[in-house]
Amino acid sequence: MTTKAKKYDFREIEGKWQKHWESSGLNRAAADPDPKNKFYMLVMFAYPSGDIHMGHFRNYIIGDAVARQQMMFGKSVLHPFGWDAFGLPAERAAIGRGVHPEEWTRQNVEVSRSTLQKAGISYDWSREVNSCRPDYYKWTQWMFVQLFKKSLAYRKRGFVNWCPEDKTVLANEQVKDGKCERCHTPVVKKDQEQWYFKITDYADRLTDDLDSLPGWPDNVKTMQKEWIGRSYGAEIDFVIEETGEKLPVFTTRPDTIYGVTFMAIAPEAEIVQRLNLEGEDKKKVEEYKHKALARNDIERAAVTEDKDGVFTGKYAINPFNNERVQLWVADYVLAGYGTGAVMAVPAHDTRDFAFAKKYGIPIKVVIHPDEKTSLDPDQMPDAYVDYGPMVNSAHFDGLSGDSAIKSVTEFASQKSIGRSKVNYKLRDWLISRQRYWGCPIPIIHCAKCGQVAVPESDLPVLLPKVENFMPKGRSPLADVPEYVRVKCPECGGEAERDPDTMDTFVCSSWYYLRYVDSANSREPFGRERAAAWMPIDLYVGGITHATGHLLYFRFFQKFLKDIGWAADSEPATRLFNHGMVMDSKGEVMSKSKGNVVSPVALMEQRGVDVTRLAMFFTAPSEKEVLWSDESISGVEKFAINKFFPLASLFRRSEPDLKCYFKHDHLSDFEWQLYVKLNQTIKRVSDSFERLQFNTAIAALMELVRDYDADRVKNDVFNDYLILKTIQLAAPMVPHMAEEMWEITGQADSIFKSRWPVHDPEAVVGDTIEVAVQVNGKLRDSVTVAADADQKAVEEAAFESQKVLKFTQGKQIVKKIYVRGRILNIVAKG
RNA sequence: GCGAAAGUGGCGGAACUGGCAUACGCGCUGGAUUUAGGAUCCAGUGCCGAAAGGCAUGGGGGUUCAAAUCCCCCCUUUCGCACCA
Repeated sequence: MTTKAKKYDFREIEGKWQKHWESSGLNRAAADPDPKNKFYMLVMFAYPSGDIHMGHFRNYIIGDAVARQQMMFGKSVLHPFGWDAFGLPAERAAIGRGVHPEEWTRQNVEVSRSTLQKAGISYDWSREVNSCRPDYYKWTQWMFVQLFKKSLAYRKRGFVNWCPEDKTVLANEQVKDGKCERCHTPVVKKDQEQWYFKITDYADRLTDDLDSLPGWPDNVKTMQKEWIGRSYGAEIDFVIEETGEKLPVFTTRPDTIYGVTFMAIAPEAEIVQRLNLEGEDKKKVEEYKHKALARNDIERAAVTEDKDGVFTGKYAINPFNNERVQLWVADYVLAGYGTGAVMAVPAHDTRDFAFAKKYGIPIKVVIHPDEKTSLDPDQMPDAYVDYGPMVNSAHFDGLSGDSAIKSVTEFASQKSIGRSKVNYKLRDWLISRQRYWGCPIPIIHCAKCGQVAVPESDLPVLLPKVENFMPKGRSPLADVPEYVRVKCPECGGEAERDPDTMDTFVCSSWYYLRYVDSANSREPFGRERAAAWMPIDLYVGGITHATGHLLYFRFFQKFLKDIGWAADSEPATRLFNHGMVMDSKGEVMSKSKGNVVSPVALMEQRGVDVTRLAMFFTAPSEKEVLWSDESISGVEKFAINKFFPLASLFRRSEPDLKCYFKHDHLSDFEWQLYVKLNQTIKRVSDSFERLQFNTAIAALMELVRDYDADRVKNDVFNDYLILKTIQLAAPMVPHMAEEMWEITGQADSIFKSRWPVHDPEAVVGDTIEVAVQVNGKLRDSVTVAADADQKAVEEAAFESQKVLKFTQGKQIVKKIYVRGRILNIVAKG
């Protein structure tokens, strides 16, 4: 070849095409797409904490490759981006450096946006949203008001998770291992009144609808199911002996009701106040309660075996047999689950067993492992927790398992001493925060009218600009009189604004709907537009949001459906969790460790496309990556020395990319190459479907390796092959591909061209190699015609000396032929 | 403790429903070329063995004509839940 390959000047090429895409509106999504031919590609809302790092970069190029391929499928693509801009880090930075959170956030957004633009990600920036701007949070407040109107936003007093470092309350989902998810400070319990969203009303749907999401990974679905924690059982009304007050308890094992030997109540449970405790008992219980509350969740969870508690001196009556049992307060009972009290059956529950042993409480066996085996309470090393026939249980004796549970429950409801009951681990979502940098809660507290929602015409409630937002345990807004003091919208009297702001997860629970109509000033979004674009076809993000954001946003979608704003019950049909990017030693990148690798320097030194390709090639998208710049060298050589020069080998014929070649129009070498091309189209397409870009690149490397311009005489085929190869790589290396596409004289953007479809007649060559095994061991392989039947393969096999060596003198027992792959000869003797 | 996922060359990783294990790349070895190169090109590269052949997908059993893939036990790693009655 004498043609001199055009030099690859990535700086020039990247700038040129980014400008071109911008001016031609390539990434601009249609206002009203055809719902049957749309693709909504979404990456998770980004917190602008500084510039983006390798982890973000990986996330966004995955989304970009998919979005660009979808363009090439001819779809209307929506691929938006925006900022989850409220939140603590902005406040921390502000406190630390004396910059206002708004300014700090604005600067970070600028920097990150320009990095993303530099990386050539195909976002439709005209739809960019920012949750800390009034034109966005107006509608977050609107969402709150809709929930409030349906009584799904409400205030409640109770023990809440309090982070002493951040000086704010947290939702259950934001406490990990008893620590604040953000700052890792152990949380403590505080008794406070806070705002909640009633997500528990949706617990059943949030669980059941997971089964309608085949495109979601099983681990996420399992985590959500466990988090919601639905369990079926019965509620049985015990009675406090002295006061006669009913004390219902939830149990999944009503079949052990006759084995109850004590009751245990959580220290925080309200009913403790109503036990009429006096003297020594009252003192002991108060002391214990203080001790329990002082322990944080980690300590409480750590005492797995050593359970403690105090006897209240009071008794409860088991409604099934009128037995009197001791009433204890114990902190192994959780206040927030069920009724905060449990019926303790030491013989059949490990925790109750440990507790009973410690305090010498009787153990009564009411379940036997089977008819023939009986248990001796004094000899039991631990509780027997499996099902078995009931004993010592009056007329229920002999029943076991599900039928026992059913009979006991039915009996309870007939006698009005209990009922069947479903319980959940999921708690309502605590959304109020005592922090400045968040979306104000649009509620006015009026002495006369109570909680009054700010009228929609008065939204947004603007976050006032204040100088001092140091957290001190109550909202900084509470100290801004001109903000707090307000007239009641209903009676016109003096009233006060709610000083709290919302959890930022509220902002990120509906942002995907704002994108469909981000400039709408009259509504949060147009319903028809939402109906046309929704659901999200692919949602890409980290696994960290499995039980937080991904639960909240499903909840919002369902709520919006219920009030007529959304058409689907689920927001996203497919979810993909990409792996994390760690440093080369396997440590999580973090600012405090100072090991954050930025893609910026790499993109500047080696080019955007090479950096993207290196990230794609290093591992499949779902796996974690230990990033090292050395990963680049292989793909860089491929991209610059092998792939890019293909454009210069173009011969200016005008191949019809919609056509397939026939065997007799090509030489043997060309036909082989044509088969390879079609195999590659198939492999790359399959790899894209699974988001396994590493194998897509490997396939392209093989194709380019096998291509030999000197041996391709047919110009049209030569050009056909080159164009298709460029197309296959385009979503991964968009600038390079676009440049090559132009060098070959194509008029329009490559992303307006159609993604290659493999020729079904040409994925198998004329001849195939069939492996021949004798007794399961590979002995030889034979080359036969592609359409050869078993007989022909056998004939060929038995001509092989290597095969004969192992079959001669032996009896052929059977022959198994797997078409086109393998022949296994089973020989005996 | 419970639950889930994973474990393949020196390394990153291939192998879609059981059907030629180690594709592709890095690294390494040898060679070519170059004033030189951390550039480029060619060849080799799982282990044992001179070869024939044998052995290899964390370890041990099993199912099958055939197992990285399915089943059982164990080990390791990662993630999730951590008293949910």
